[in-house]
Amino acid sequence: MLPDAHDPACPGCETPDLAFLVHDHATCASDALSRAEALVQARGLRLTAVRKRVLQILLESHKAIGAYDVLNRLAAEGFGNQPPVAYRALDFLEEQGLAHRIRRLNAFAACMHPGEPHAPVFLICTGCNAVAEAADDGVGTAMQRAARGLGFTIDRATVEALGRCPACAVPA
Amino acid sequence: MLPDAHDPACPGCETPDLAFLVHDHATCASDALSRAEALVQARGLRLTAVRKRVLQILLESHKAIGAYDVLNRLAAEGFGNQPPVAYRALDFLEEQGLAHRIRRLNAFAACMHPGEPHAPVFLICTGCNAVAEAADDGVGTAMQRAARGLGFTIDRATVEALGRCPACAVPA
DNA sequence: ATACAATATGTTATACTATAACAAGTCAAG
DNA sequence: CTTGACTTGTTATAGTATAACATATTGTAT
Repeated sequence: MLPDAHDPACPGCETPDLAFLVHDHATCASDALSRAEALVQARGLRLTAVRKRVLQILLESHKAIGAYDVLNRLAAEGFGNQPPVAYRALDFLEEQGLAHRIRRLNAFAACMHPGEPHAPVFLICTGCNAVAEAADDGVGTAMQRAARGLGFTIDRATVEALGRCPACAVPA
Repeated sequence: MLPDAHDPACPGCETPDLAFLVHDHATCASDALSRAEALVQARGLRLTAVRKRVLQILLESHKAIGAYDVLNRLAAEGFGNQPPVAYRALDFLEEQGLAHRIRRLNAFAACMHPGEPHAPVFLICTGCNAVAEAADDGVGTAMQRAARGLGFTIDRATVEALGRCPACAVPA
């Protein structure tokens, strides 16, 4: 199956900087799933049917998906149809670094770099709703510097930008 | 990059942000309110009773406040008691740069630097729930750099860190 | 002054997001 | 084959946010 030409490509399949470029999404998704399974296995945890299915759903596109959208998909496939079913799976995936919560959208996206510790910078396209996970590129360092000036110790951060991906760029 | 060393909105603003420090908060708040009134006036808009009261409520502390907490306060004072009353005032304040939405907390905080265009970095203390508005200090630049690598154009960003303020720092 | 247009507020209703608490099922280890 | 840990299902409710329309207020032009 070829990727939809209008669907943003897979950020981070090979190099992180390939985000928003069209390429083979089927491979991108199945690779991410394989890595996720290996990671969970290595940690002595279980990627159960619900969890795996939720990750697959998130991996279908590079858009963020709301918990209730995930839930509707699950319910249609015979899983439970109550919110905790979706939230628990999503929480598990997030705790394991296999998915990210996009707070700006109250939604979730599959992690494109499972297993590699990273402080993601999310780029959210207001044109196509795609979410790319950019390399930190000094953002974390700059935040630490800003925080240190106030004597503040950062535990974790949310960094999300709204804007336009190359395909959706507004002509000047 | 430190903020303006002579910010008239807050006496003692040689310190970047007072949220985590003991300070003369009555003056801090009333100055911010005066500044807000002047700004709104200058823009030909109106800081109506509800809007002013909401800003005062936000200015009571450096903590973020949920829309429904604001609403309860308003209702107790004879304003409308339905959600849009609070949300509309909060939206107005946010649009005018007089308040910020803290997405991590689904809550709002008064802007401590009204009128000065800034890309705030919020530092949220998990000990005392105070929210400080740190100077950008290169975060925006780093984000632009990260985005440019993917051909992404940033319109606006959410940058929020969870951690510990000096007073709540966990001893090592 | 008065009527008008623009803005703001009040109100009803509903949609969307998220979690607590407990019951029932599953699985691996002993 | 039972125990104990974990996972899922289910009920119920809490928390966050907006659409749509009615009423009131304000500033302005006549």
